Amino acid sequence: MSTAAPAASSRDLPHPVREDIRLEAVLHALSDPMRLQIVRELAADRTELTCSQFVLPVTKSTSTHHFRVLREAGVIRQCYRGTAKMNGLRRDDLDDLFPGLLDALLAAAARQATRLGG
Amino acid sequence: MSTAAPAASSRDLPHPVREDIRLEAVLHALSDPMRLQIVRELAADRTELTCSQFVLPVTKSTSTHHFRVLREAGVIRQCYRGTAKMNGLRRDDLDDLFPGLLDALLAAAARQATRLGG
DNA sequence: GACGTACTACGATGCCTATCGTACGAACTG
DNA sequence: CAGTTCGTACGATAGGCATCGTAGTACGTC
Repeated sequence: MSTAAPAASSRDLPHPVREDIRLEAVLHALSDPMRLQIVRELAADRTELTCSQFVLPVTKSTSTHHFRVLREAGVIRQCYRGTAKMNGLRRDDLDDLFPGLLDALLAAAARQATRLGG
Repeated sequence: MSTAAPAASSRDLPHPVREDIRLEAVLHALSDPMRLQIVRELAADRTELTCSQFVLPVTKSTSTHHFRVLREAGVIRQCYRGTAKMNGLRRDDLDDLFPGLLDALLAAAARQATRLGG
């Protein structure tokens, strides 16, 4: 915390608090290939990424939609920095609520990608 | 008729082979509260259960639908035994494809149930 | 064969959602 | 301020899906 009026931007986005994150919502969010891919890239980079850094085979409108689904499910955290919108995994909250789940999911996704991709 | 029947029953149901089980499909199947509950009960019992042993707040038609979704995603295995339809978790296949995932999911579901229910 | 049980198939319905296109807003750079 | 970049809002569309009710099939039993 201590982000005392971070001045980064005026606009801020609604996130569920940790206690309101529901497992079903998380699973639903990750059941879409596009969103699973987003989360995999976020986890791989371990840093915040802007929306435009993702190359997705959909229009910007659809992209916005997917990022919002992930945010409202509590999977990612979003905030503005200038014109860019930064995206970060809510690793701390997810690990606290569901220990080991995120890692198992990422490992499963990686395994499947390896198996199918080569 | 005559086709070397496996004795258990003549009718058999289409299941995806292990290699065709997709993570997204599994997550989608488990993102429904009703289906997550079914899987939790199956995991708790560690034995095969008939469809009618589950008490779900939906009609039988809807129940059939949910069991089929789970089967087609590769989460459960179904077979007939007389008039009853037996349901079993595909633990072996899931553990082989996605090590640790099923346990992490069940643990997460149990944790959430404890947190919300008690 | 007649009956009861267990589950299915099919059609209907209403909601959710992934996708797009266009028009707009917010911030940075001249 | 003008222009550019980045992302949003809104409406439309098409498909998916959770639910139900009714009618039907497969199996065991009498």
